[in-house]
Amino acid sequence: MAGQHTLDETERQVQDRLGDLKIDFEAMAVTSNLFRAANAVRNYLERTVLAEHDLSWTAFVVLWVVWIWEPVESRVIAEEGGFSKATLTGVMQTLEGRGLITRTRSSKDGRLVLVKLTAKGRKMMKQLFPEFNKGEQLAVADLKRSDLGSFADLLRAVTITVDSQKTN
Amino acid sequence: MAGQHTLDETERQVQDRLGDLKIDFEAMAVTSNLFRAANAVRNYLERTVLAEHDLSWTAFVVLWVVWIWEPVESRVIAEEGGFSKATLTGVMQTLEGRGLITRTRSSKDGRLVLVKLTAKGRKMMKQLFPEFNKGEQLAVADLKRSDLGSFADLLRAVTITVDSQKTN
DNA sequence: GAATATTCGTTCGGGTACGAACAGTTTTAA
DNA sequence: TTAAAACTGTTCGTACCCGAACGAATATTC
Repeated sequence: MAGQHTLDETERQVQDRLGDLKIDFEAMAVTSNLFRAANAVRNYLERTVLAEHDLSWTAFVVLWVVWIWEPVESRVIAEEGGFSKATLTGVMQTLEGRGLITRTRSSKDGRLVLVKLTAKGRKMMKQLFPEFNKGEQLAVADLKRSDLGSFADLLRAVTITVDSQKTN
Repeated sequence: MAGQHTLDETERQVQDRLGDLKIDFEAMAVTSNLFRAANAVRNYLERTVLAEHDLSWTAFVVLWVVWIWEPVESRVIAEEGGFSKATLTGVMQTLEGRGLITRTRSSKDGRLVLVKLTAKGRKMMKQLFPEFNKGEQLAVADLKRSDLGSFADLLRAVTITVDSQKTN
Protein backbone atom coordinates (compact mmCIF):
# COMPACT_ATOMS: atom_id res chain seq x y z
CA MET A 1 0.00 0.00 0.00
CA ALA A 2 1.19 3.48 -0.74
CA GLY A 3 0.75 4.40 2.91
CA GLN A 4 -1.98 6.52 4.30
CA HIS A 5 0.25 9.35 5.44
CA THR A 6 1.46 12.13 3.19
CA LEU A 7 5.12 12.85 2.62
CA ASP A 8 4.87 16.19 4.39
CA GLU A 9 3.33 14.62 7.45
CA THR A 10 6.09 12.05 7.60
CA GLU A 11 8.82 14.68 7.26
CA ARG A 12 7.32 16.73 10.03
CA GLN A 13 7.15 13.72 12.35
CA VAL A 14 10.72 12.67 11.60
CA GLN A 15 12.04 16.16 12.22
CA ASP A 16 10.07 16.29 15.45
CA ARG A 17 11.76 13.10 16.63
CA LEU A 18 15.26 14.38 15.84
CA GLY A 19 15.22 18.01 16.88
CA ASP A 20 17.54 19.98 14.63
CA LEU A 21 19.53 17.07 13.24
CA LYS A 22 19.84 17.40 9.47
CA ILE A 23 18.06 14.72 7.47
CA ASP A 24 18.15 14.30 3.70
CA PHE A 25 14.45 13.92 2.99
CA GLU A 26 14.86 13.59 -0.75
CA ALA A 27 17.17 10.61 -0.35
CA MET A 28 14.75 9.17 2.19
CA ALA A 29 11.82 9.55 -0.22
CA VAL A 30 13.71 7.80 -3.01
CA THR A 31 14.76 4.77 -0.99
CA SER A 32 11.47 4.40 0.81
CA ASN A 33 9.57 4.51 -2.47
CA LEU A 34 12.12 2.18 -4.02
CA PHE A 35 11.24 -0.53 -1.52
CA ARG A 36 7.53 0.10 -1.68
CA ALA A 37 7.61 -0.25 -5.44
CA ALA A 38 9.80 -3.34 -5.50
CA ASN A 39 7.70 -4.99 -2.82
CA ALA A 40 4.44 -4.14 -4.54
CA VAL A 41 5.54 -5.45 -7.92
CA ARG A 42 7.06 -8.57 -6.44
CA ASN A 43 4.02 -9.41 -4.35
CA TYR A 44 1.72 -8.79 -7.28
CA LEU A 45 3.66 -11.03 -9.65
CA GLU A 46 4.03 -13.74 -7.00
CA ARG A 47 0.32 -13.81 -6.32
CA THR A 48 -0.71 -13.86 -9.97
CA VAL A 49 1.63 -15.16 -12.66
CA LEU A 50 4.05 -17.10 -10.47
CA ALA A 51 1.42 -18.67 -8.23
CA GLU A 52 -0.15 -20.31 -11.29
CA HIS A 53 3.12 -22.14 -11.86
CA ASP A 54 3.81 -22.72 -8.15
CA LEU A 55 7.03 -20.72 -8.25
CA SER A 56 8.52 -18.38 -5.69
CA TRP A 57 10.08 -15.13 -6.81
CA THR A 58 13.61 -16.34 -6.29
CA ALA A 59 12.89 -19.62 -8.04
CA PHE A 60 11.66 -17.67 -11.06
CA VAL A 61 14.76 -15.46 -11.11
CA VAL A 62 16.98 -18.55 -11.03
CA LEU A 63 15.06 -20.14 -13.87
CA TRP A 64 15.21 -16.93 -15.86
CA VAL A 65 18.97 -16.54 -15.54
CA VAL A 66 19.55 -20.18 -16.43
CA TRP A 67 17.12 -19.96 -19.33
CA ILE A 68 18.99 -17.03 -20.85
CA TRP A 69 22.57 -18.05 -20.19
CA GLU A 70 22.71 -21.82 -19.83
CA PRO A 71 24.96 -23.59 -19.19
CA VAL A 72 25.78 -21.19 -16.38
CA GLU A 73 27.82 -21.42 -13.19
CA SER A 74 26.15 -21.14 -9.80
CA ARG A 75 28.17 -18.10 -8.81
CA VAL A 76 26.89 -16.23 -11.89
CA ILE A 77 23.29 -17.00 -11.01
CA ALA A 78 23.79 -15.65 -7.52
CA GLU A 79 25.40 -12.48 -8.87
CA GLU A 80 22.79 -11.88 -11.55
CA GLY A 81 19.94 -12.61 -9.19
CA GLY A 82 21.34 -10.55 -6.34
CA PHE A 83 21.12 -13.18 -3.62
CA SER A 84 23.66 -15.23 -1.69
CA LYS A 85 25.15 -18.57 -2.65
CA ALA A 86 23.56 -20.07 0.42
CA THR A 87 20.11 -19.04 -0.74
CA LEU A 88 20.80 -20.31 -4.20
CA THR A 89 21.74 -23.80 -3.03
CA GLY A 90 18.40 -24.29 -1.33
CA VAL A 91 16.34 -22.93 -4.20
CA MET A 92 18.20 -25.04 -6.75
CA GLN A 93 17.61 -28.16 -4.69
CA THR A 94 13.91 -27.46 -4.90
CA LEU A 95 14.05 -26.78 -8.63
CA GLU A 96 16.14 -29.88 -9.28
CA GLY A 97 13.67 -31.96 -7.26
CA ARG A 98 10.87 -30.66 -9.46
CA GLY A 99 12.79 -31.66 -12.55
CA LEU A 100 13.19 -28.13 -13.90
CA ILE A 101 17.00 -27.84 -13.80
CA THR A 102 20.07 -30.08 -13.70
CA ARG A 103 23.37 -29.51 -11.91
CA THR A 104 26.65 -31.05 -13.05
CA ARG A 105 30.13 -30.49 -11.75
CA SER A 106 32.47 -28.88 -14.26
CA SER A 107 35.14 -31.17 -15.65
CA LYS A 108 37.49 -28.26 -16.26
CA ASP A 109 37.27 -26.80 -12.77
CA GLY A 110 36.11 -29.16 -10.05
CA ARG A 111 34.92 -26.30 -7.88
CA LEU A 112 32.27 -25.12 -10.31
CA VAL A 113 28.75 -26.39 -10.81
CA LEU A 114 27.10 -25.93 -14.20
CA VAL A 115 23.35 -25.44 -14.29
CA LYS A 116 20.99 -26.10 -17.19
CA LEU A 117 17.25 -26.25 -17.76
CA THR A 118 15.60 -29.56 -18.46
CA ALA A 119 13.22 -29.84 -21.41
CA LYS A 120 10.41 -29.46 -18.89
CA GLY A 121 12.03 -26.31 -17.52
CA ARG A 122 12.45 -24.80 -20.96
CA LYS A 123 8.85 -25.54 -21.84
CA MET A 124 7.68 -23.87 -18.67
CA MET A 125 9.75 -20.73 -19.26
CA LYS A 126 8.60 -20.38 -22.83
CA GLN A 127 5.04 -20.18 -21.62
CA LEU A 128 5.73 -18.35 -18.37
CA PHE A 129 7.96 -15.51 -19.46
CA PRO A 130 5.49 -13.83 -21.81
CA GLU A 131 2.92 -13.92 -18.99
CA PHE A 132 5.47 -12.47 -16.62
CA ASN A 133 6.33 -9.73 -19.08
CA LYS A 134 2.64 -8.82 -19.29
CA GLY A 135 2.79 -8.23 -15.55
CA GLU A 136 5.87 -6.07 -15.97
CA GLN A 137 4.06 -4.01 -18.57
CA LEU A 138 1.17 -3.49 -16.21
CA ALA A 139 3.51 -2.21 -13.50
CA VAL A 140 4.71 0.64 -15.72
CA ALA A 141 1.44 1.13 -17.57
CA ASP A 142 0.70 4.53 -16.00
CA LEU A 143 4.13 5.96 -16.76
CA LYS A 144 4.94 7.97 -19.84
CA ARG A 145 6.58 5.68 -22.36
CA SER A 146 9.33 8.23 -22.91
CA ASP A 147 10.28 8.15 -19.24
CA LEU A 148 11.01 4.43 -19.10
CA GLY A 149 14.56 4.66 -20.42
CA SER A 150 15.76 7.29 -17.98
CA PHE A 151 13.87 5.56 -15.17
CA ALA A 152 15.84 2.38 -15.79
CA ASP A 153 19.04 4.43 -15.96
CA LEU A 154 18.39 6.01 -12.57
CA LEU A 155 17.78 2.60 -11.04
CA ARG A 156 20.93 1.23 -12.62
CA ALA A 157 22.94 4.16 -11.27
CA VAL A 158 21.77 3.42 -7.74
CA THR A 159 22.83 -0.20 -8.04
CA ILE A 160 26.25 0.71 -9.39
CA THR A 161 26.85 3.30 -6.68
CA VAL A 162 25.93 0.96 -3.86
CA ASP A 163 27.75 -2.05 -5.26
CA SER A 164 30.93 -0.03 -5.65
CA GLN A 165 30.88 0.31 -1.87
CA LYS A 166 30.78 -3.41 -1.37
CA THR A 167 34.46 -4.12 -1.65
CA ASN A 168 35.69 -0.96 0.05
CA MET B 1 27.35 -6.95 -9.46
CA ALA B 2 25.10 -5.11 -11.85
CA GLY B 3 25.34 -8.18 -14.00
CA GLN B 4 28.14 -8.96 -16.35
CA HIS B 5 25.97 -9.06 -19.44
CA THR B 6 24.89 -6.00 -21.32
CA LEU B 7 21.27 -5.14 -21.88
CA ASP B 8 21.58 -5.74 -25.61
CA GLU B 9 23.01 -9.20 -25.09
CA THR B 10 20.18 -10.08 -22.75
CA GLU B 11 17.54 -8.83 -25.17
CA ARG B 12 19.03 -10.84 -28.00
CA GLN B 13 19.06 -13.99 -25.89
CA VAL B 14 15.49 -13.51 -24.71
CA GLN B 15 14.24 -12.94 -28.24
CA ASP B 16 16.17 -16.02 -29.36
CA ARG B 17 14.34 -18.12 -26.75
CA LEU B 18 10.91 -16.86 -27.76
CA GLY B 19 11.03 -16.71 -31.53
CA ASP B 20 8.81 -13.91 -32.72
CA LEU B 21 6.77 -13.45 -29.58
CA LYS B 22 6.53 -9.77 -28.70
CA ILE B 23 8.27 -8.78 -25.48
CA ASP B 24 8.23 -5.33 -23.87
CA PHE B 25 11.93 -4.88 -23.20
CA GLU B 26 11.60 -1.43 -21.72
CA ALA B 27 9.20 -2.69 -19.07
CA MET B 28 11.53 -5.62 -18.48
CA ALA B 29 14.51 -3.31 -18.01
CA VAL B 30 12.63 -1.16 -15.50
CA THR B 31 11.46 -4.00 -13.30
CA SER B 32 14.70 -5.92 -13.44
CA ASN B 33 16.67 -2.82 -12.47
CA LEU B 34 14.09 -2.02 -9.83
CA PHE B 35 14.84 -5.29 -8.05
CA ARG B 36 18.56 -5.04 -8.51
CA ALA B 37 18.56 -1.57 -6.98
CA ALA B 38 16.28 -2.46 -4.08
CA ASN B 39 18.30 -5.57 -3.33
CA ALA B 40 21.61 -3.76 -3.52
CA VAL B 41 20.52 -0.94 -1.23
CA ARG B 42 18.90 -3.31 1.22
CA ASN B 43 21.89 -5.63 1.42
CA TYR B 44 24.25 -2.71 1.80
CA LEU B 45 22.29 -1.13 4.65
CA GLU B 46 21.81 -4.50 6.35
CA ARG B 47 25.50 -5.25 6.28
CA THR B 48 26.58 -1.84 7.52
CA VAL B 49 24.27 0.34 9.57
CA LEU B 50 21.76 -2.29 10.65
CA ALA B 51 24.29 -5.00 11.47
CA GLU B 52 25.86 -2.68 14.05
CA HIS B 53 22.55 -2.63 15.88
CA ASP B 54 21.78 -6.30 15.23
CA LEU B 55 18.63 -5.48 13.30
CA SER B 56 17.16 -7.11 10.21
CA TRP B 57 15.71 -4.97 7.46
CA THR B 58 12.14 -5.73 8.38
CA ALA B 59 12.80 -5.16 12.05
CA PHE B 60 14.14 -1.71 11.20
CA VAL B 61 11.12 -0.86 9.06
CA VAL B 62 8.80 -1.87 11.89
CA LEU B 63 10.73 0.25 14.39
CA TRP B 64 10.72 3.17 11.97
CA VAL B 65 6.96 3.11 11.40
CA VAL B 66 6.28 2.79 15.12
CA TRP B 67 8.78 5.54 15.91
CA ILE B 68 7.04 7.97 13.58
CA TRP B 69 3.42 7.13 14.24
CA GLU B 70 3.15 5.58 17.70
CA PRO B 71 0.83 4.49 19.10
CA VAL B 72 0.04 2.62 15.91
CA GLU B 73 -2.09 -0.42 15.04
CA SER B 74 -0.48 -3.59 13.71
CA ARG B 75 -2.40 -3.46 10.46
CA VAL B 76 -1.00 0.01 9.74
CA ILE B 77 2.57 -1.20 10.27
CA ALA B 78 2.02 -4.05 7.84
CA GLU B 79 0.54 -1.71 5.25
CA GLU B 80 3.22 0.95 5.60
CA GLY B 81 6.00 -1.60 5.60
CA GLY B 82 4.63 -3.61 2.72
CA PHE B 83 4.69 -7.04 4.34
CA SER B 84 2.04 -9.46 5.59
CA LYS B 85 0.46 -9.56 9.02
CA ALA B 86 1.95 -13.00 9.50
CA THR B 87 5.46 -11.69 8.98
CA LEU B 88 4.80 -8.78 11.27
CA THR B 89 3.72 -10.96 14.18
CA GLY B 90 7.02 -12.84 14.17
CA VAL B 91 9.16 -9.73 13.86
CA MET B 92 7.28 -7.96 16.64
CA GLN B 93 7.71 -10.93 18.95
CA THR B 94 11.46 -10.63 18.47
CA LEU B 95 11.41 -6.87 19.01
CA GLU B 96 9.24 -7.18 22.09
CA GLY B 97 11.59 -9.82 23.48
CA ARG B 98 14.49 -7.42 23.03
CA GLY B 99 12.61 -4.74 24.92
CA LEU B 100 12.32 -2.33 21.99
CA ILE B 101 8.52 -2.22 21.58
CA THR B 102 5.38 -2.93 23.59
CA ARG B 103 2.06 -4.36 22.40
CA THR B 104 -1.26 -3.69 24.11
CA ARG B 105 -4.75 -4.64 23.04
CA SER B 106 -6.97 -1.67 22.27
CA SER B 107 -9.71 -1.03 24.82
CA LYS B 108 -11.93 0.59 22.19
CA ASP B 109 -11.72 -2.24 19.65
CA GLY B 110 -10.75 -5.63 21.02
CA ARG B 111 -9.46 -6.77 17.64
CA LEU B 112 -6.71 -4.19 17.45
CA VAL B 113 -3.22 -4.24 18.95
CA LEU B 114 -1.50 -0.94 19.65
CA VAL B 115 2.27 -0.81 19.31
CA LYS B 116 4.66 1.66 20.93
CA LEU B 117 8.41 2.04 21.35
CA THR B 118 9.97 1.61 24.76
CA ALA B 119 12.41 4.25 26.01
CA LYS B 120 15.17 1.90 24.92
CA GLY B 121 13.63 1.65 21.45
CA ARG B 122 13.32 5.40 21.11
CA LYS B 123 16.91 5.90 22.19
CA MET B 124 18.08 3.41 19.60
CA MET B 125 16.12 5.03 16.77
CA LYS B 126 17.34 8.50 17.62
CA GLN B 127 20.88 7.30 17.12
CA LEU B 128 20.19 4.84 14.34
CA PHE B 129 18.06 6.83 11.95
CA PRO B 130 20.63 9.55 11.15
CA GLU B 131 23.14 6.79 10.39
CA PHE B 132 20.58 5.06 8.20
CA ASN B 133 19.84 8.29 6.37
CA LYS B 134 23.56 8.69 5.66
CA GLY B 135 23.36 5.34 3.91
CA GLU B 136 20.33 6.51 1.94
CA GLN B 137 22.25 9.59 0.85
CA LEU B 138 25.10 7.42 -0.35
CA ALA B 139 22.75 5.32 -2.48
CA VAL B 140 21.67 8.38 -4.49
CA ALA B 141 24.99 10.19 -4.29
CA ASP B 142 25.79 9.78 -8.00
CA LEU B 143 22.40 11.04 -9.18
CA LYS B 144 21.71 14.61 -10.12
CA ARG B 145 20.07 16.31 -7.19
CA SER B 146 17.40 17.74 -9.48
CA ASP B 147 16.38 14.23 -10.58
CA LEU B 148 15.54 12.94 -7.12
CA GLY B 149 12.04 14.38 -6.98
CA SER B 150 10.86 12.93 -10.27
CA PHE B 151 12.63 9.66 -9.49
CA ALA B 152 10.60 9.30 -6.32
CA ASP B 153 7.46 10.20 -8.27
CA LEU B 154 8.08 7.47 -10.83
CA LEU B 155 8.57 4.91 -8.08
CA ARG B 156 5.43 6.04 -6.35
CA ALA B 157 3.46 5.78 -9.58
CA VAL B 158 4.54 2.15 -10.00
CA THR B 159 3.40 1.31 -6.48
CA ILE B 160 0.04 2.98 -6.96
CA THR B 161 -0.57 1.25 -10.29
CA VAL B 162 0.24 -2.19 -8.96
CA ASP B 163 -1.63 -1.78 -5.69
CA SER B 164 -4.74 -0.68 -7.55
CA GLN B 165 -4.76 -4.18 -9.07
CA LYS B 166 -4.73 -5.82 -5.68
CA THR B 167 -8.42 -5.73 -5.00
CA ASN B 168 -9.63 -6.23 -8.56
C1' DG C 1 56.91 -28.71 -5.52
C1' DA C 2 55.17 -27.98 -1.12
C1' DA C 3 53.05 -24.74 1.92
C1' DT C 4 49.79 -21.02 1.65
C1' DA C 5 45.99 -18.53 -0.03
C1' DT C 6 41.91 -18.18 -2.76
C1' DT C 7 37.70 -19.73 -4.80
C1' DC C 8 33.48 -22.41 -5.00
C1' DG C 9 29.35 -24.72 -3.46
C1' DT C 10 27.24 -26.78 0.62
C1' DT C 11 25.73 -27.07 5.34
C1' DC C 12 24.16 -25.12 9.56
C1' DG C 13 21.49 -22.13 12.67
C1' DG C 14 18.42 -18.50 13.30
C1' DG C 15 15.46 -15.18 11.63
C1' DT C 16 12.27 -13.78 8.18
C1' DA C 17 8.31 -14.32 4.69
C1' DC C 18 4.02 -15.92 2.88
C1' DG C 19 -0.90 -17.97 2.39
C1' DA C 20 -4.26 -20.49 4.71
C1' DA C 21 -6.76 -21.65 8.58
C1' DC C 22 -8.20 -20.06 13.02
C1' DA C 23 -10.44 -17.70 17.21
C1' DG C 24 -11.96 -13.62 19.07
C1' DT C 25 -14.22 -9.12 18.30
C1' DT C 26 -17.11 -5.92 16.00
C1' DT C 27 -20.35 -4.68 12.41
C1' DT C 28 -24.12 -5.54 9.40
C1' DA C 29 -28.65 -7.51 8.03
C1' DA C 30 -32.88 -9.36 8.53
C1' DT D 1 -31.71 -9.28 18.57
C1' DT D 2 -29.74 -12.82 16.74
C1' DA D 3 -27.56 -14.79 12.82
C1' DA D 4 -24.33 -13.83 9.20
C1' DA D 5 -20.52 -11.28 7.52
C1' DA D 6 -16.34 -8.69 8.03
C1' DC D 7 -12.16 -7.68 10.32
C1' DT D 8 -7.77 -8.26 13.26
C1' DG D 9 -3.89 -10.61 14.88
C1' DT D 10 -1.96 -15.25 15.77
C1' DT D 11 -0.56 -19.88 14.63
C1' DC D 12 0.95 -23.31 11.43
C1' DG D 13 3.60 -25.30 7.68
C1' DT D 14 6.74 -24.53 4.12
C1' DA D 15 10.08 -22.07 1.77
C1' DC D 16 13.33 -18.53 1.66
C1' DC D 17 17.45 -15.82 3.14
C1' DC D 18 21.73 -14.64 5.14
C1' DG D 19 26.47 -14.91 7.43
C1' DA D 20 29.68 -18.02 9.11
C1' DA D 21 32.01 -22.16 9.05
C1' DC D 22 33.36 -25.95 6.25
C1' DG D 23 35.61 -29.27 2.78
C1' DA D 24 37.15 -29.81 -1.74
C1' DA D 25 39.56 -27.96 -5.72
C1' DT D 26 42.56 -24.70 -7.84
C1' DA D 27 46.11 -20.74 -7.78
C1' DT D 28 49.80 -18.52 -5.90
C1' DT D 29 54.05 -17.90 -3.71
C1' DC D 30 58.50 -18.90 -2.47
